[in-house]
Amino acid sequence: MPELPEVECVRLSLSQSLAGKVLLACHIHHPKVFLAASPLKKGVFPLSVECLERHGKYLIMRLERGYRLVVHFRMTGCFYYREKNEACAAHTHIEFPLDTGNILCFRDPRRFGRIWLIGEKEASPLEGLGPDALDIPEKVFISSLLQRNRRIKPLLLDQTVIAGMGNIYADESLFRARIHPETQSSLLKKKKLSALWKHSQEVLHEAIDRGGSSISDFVSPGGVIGTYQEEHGVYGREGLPCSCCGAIIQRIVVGQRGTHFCPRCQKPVH
DNA sequence: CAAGGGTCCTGAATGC
DNA sequence: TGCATTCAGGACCCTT
Repeated sequence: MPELPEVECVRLSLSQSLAGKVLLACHIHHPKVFLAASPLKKGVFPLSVECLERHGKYLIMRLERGYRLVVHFRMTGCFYYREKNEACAAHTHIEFPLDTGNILCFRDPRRFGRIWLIGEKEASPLEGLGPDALDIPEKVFISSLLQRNRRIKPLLLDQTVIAGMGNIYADESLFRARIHPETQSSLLKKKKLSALWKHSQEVLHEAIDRGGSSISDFVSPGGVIGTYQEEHGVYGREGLPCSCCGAIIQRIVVGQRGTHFCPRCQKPVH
């Protein structure tokens, strides 16, 4: 499931292959997946791609004349390229023919993912997001978590507070910082939150370096498979011994999310 | 304000 | 074996 590191890997890959190319058109096979003001749905292509950015889990393609293509992969969305004479994969909902002759395709079996085409001064889904998880200063991180009193795990997943943290990396960051996922944020000492900030930076950077975690079929557009799942300390390791203390990793549900933690390393705070 | 539930959606895993 | 059921998860919405 693409979280910040996986989206960053896609961004790096597409920066190589797509920047400077031209989207000639947009073929929409499933209208729900593509959102744009109706005048934009016709007549705006071709559009050249200037650069690729990322904020949280959103990928942003900056296009000519101030247009942006904003992409959220949700659970199972991904891009791939196909040649004109190749059949498109199942669940391909949007296709962008390129000036290079091949076609950029967006596929998403669960159809949760979305692509927005946005004009220069139009509102985008990026509004309301908190600072990017890899860009947030330590002090801002600490103060925004202390401002509220919520359980730390759902708070980390709240994109209006910090953008980009998802289920895997929230669990991994909390494990490394030795914080129980249900701890009320206001009970956490600044020193603990400082450690959480530091470990979240480490975890996210390491995951990017390893090409992301390949879970739920995550594959970058070039077909590269991430290997960070091999480094997971707790996520997906229910019933296995903790790499740190040997206790059995538990899985509980917190805020409707499967949550993995070590009951010995991550003690509840009351 | 926090928390819990429902919704979207399909493939994989599980149950009988 | 084969069919039916359950579950996972990010964002969003509504209710408690």
